[in-house]
Amino acid sequence: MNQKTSIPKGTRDFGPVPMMRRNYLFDTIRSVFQLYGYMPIETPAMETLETLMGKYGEEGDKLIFKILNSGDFASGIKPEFFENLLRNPENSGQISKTMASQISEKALRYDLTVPFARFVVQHREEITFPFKRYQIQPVWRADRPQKNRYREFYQCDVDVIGSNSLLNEAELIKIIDEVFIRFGLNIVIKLNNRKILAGLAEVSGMGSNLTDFTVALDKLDKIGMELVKKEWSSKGFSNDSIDLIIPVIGNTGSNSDKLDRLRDILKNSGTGQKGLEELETLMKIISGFDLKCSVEIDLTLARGLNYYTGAIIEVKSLDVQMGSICGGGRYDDLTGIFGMPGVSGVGVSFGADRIYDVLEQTNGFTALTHTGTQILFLNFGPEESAVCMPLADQLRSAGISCELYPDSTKIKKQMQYADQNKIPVVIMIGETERNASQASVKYMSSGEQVNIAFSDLTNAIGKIF
RNA sequence: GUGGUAGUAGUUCAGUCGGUUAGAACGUCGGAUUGUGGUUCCGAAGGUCGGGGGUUCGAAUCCCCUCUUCCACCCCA
Repeated sequence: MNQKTSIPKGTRDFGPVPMMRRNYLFDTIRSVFQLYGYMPIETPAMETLETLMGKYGEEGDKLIFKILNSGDFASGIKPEFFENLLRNPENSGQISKTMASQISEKALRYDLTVPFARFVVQHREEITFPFKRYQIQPVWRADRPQKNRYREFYQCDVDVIGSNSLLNEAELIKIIDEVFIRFGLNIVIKLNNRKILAGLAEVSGMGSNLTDFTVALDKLDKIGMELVKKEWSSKGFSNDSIDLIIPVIGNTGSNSDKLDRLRDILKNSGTGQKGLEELETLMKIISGFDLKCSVEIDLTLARGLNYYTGAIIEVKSLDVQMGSICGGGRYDDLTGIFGMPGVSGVGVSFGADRIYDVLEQTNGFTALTHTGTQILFLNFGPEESAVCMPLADQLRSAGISCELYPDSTKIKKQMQYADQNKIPVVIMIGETERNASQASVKYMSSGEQVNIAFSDLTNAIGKIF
């Protein structure tokens, strides 16, 4: 009888309470973005397959949700695929990959950055640079879900594109500080610079393989120095070169200690020096800011995304043990892949779901007042409801949200409805009240009940809220 | 993609060595109380025991396959 219902793996329903909290979260973030002059954009849930493919590396391509072509998609498959598959079943992975492009030409967006790059290139004639935009939309990844990781989740991206100034990085740091002040959360902003990492790899002879270098380095926090060394060794880096940089990347000492050590080791690397210079300048700019949060240079900060070319930014919660809750950086040539080279951008992305979890664990939602119905009119029948409706309209005009119970069922049931929906005030207008032109007003928390003349109702109720 | 864990009512879970009609709590609905919520009492509904196959006189229980969940890895927000 009851059909078994479910939603796809890694997706979620949000009930009224979580939604109120999520809206608060998005509204807060959005209002800070707007305060700094960023403009909203939205892009479609789906992009053409070629826009997305190849932008996230081999692994990323596999995690893109592809949309099957409408209609008779099978007719697009060439016969040799079936023959090939029968002949080489062990090759099915490769065959599927090639076949995908014939039966699918669009896919769900994987992040907001690549669609943004596409947007900028496509609308370059209409955009005035530097272009400051924010975008709060869901993205989809065909990853295997696990704790705090979903197949559908929201990103809140804020970027400025078409400006090389480090003031942009500084402004983003300001925005991060402001957002988390509004949430009442304690955070630390961690900074690094991709050019410094490149410089370190260069002077230790690992320059040719920056990706492997940084992927391992990024795990330092998690797996420890010994395992990082081991991973480097397995990728072919020499012990000598490893030992050379170990003392520098260790997260000991103050920010200026770290900068001093870098100045020394990077003196023979042009790229490294450039990065160091950027980081020093940025630190100098933000030293003039009145930030609540601390800013810490973390040379192990690498972040997976390979398109970062300058600053790398990451935010960690100090209240709750959790991965990063916000992160980003500068990318010098993101639009280059769409044929518009030389446009630099910098941006960060707030992880809404993780911030939600942090706020939940720190009781950060308790300040959120109940924004549902404030007043419930009980329904005693058609004649009484007819009296209630204009009164309800008067209250609404005064900005008080109220509703009339739709059915004239038992009062007990209507009271239960008020109780369970946490409606603080119930107004009863039955035959007696109607004849006396007085409403019985009941305060649910105390149980207290008073009579108020219809003519005084809006005024009297207005004083409560 | 790899490894582990689990799957029984809407939810959280019992269910003995394979043995009669699969239970509880909470929730839902109804009643006690025809105009008064939270507490209490009574009652009811709700199950293809994730699905398929196998072993057996007999399977929620044992075996195989599959799906799903959660956790960890890879990667990432």
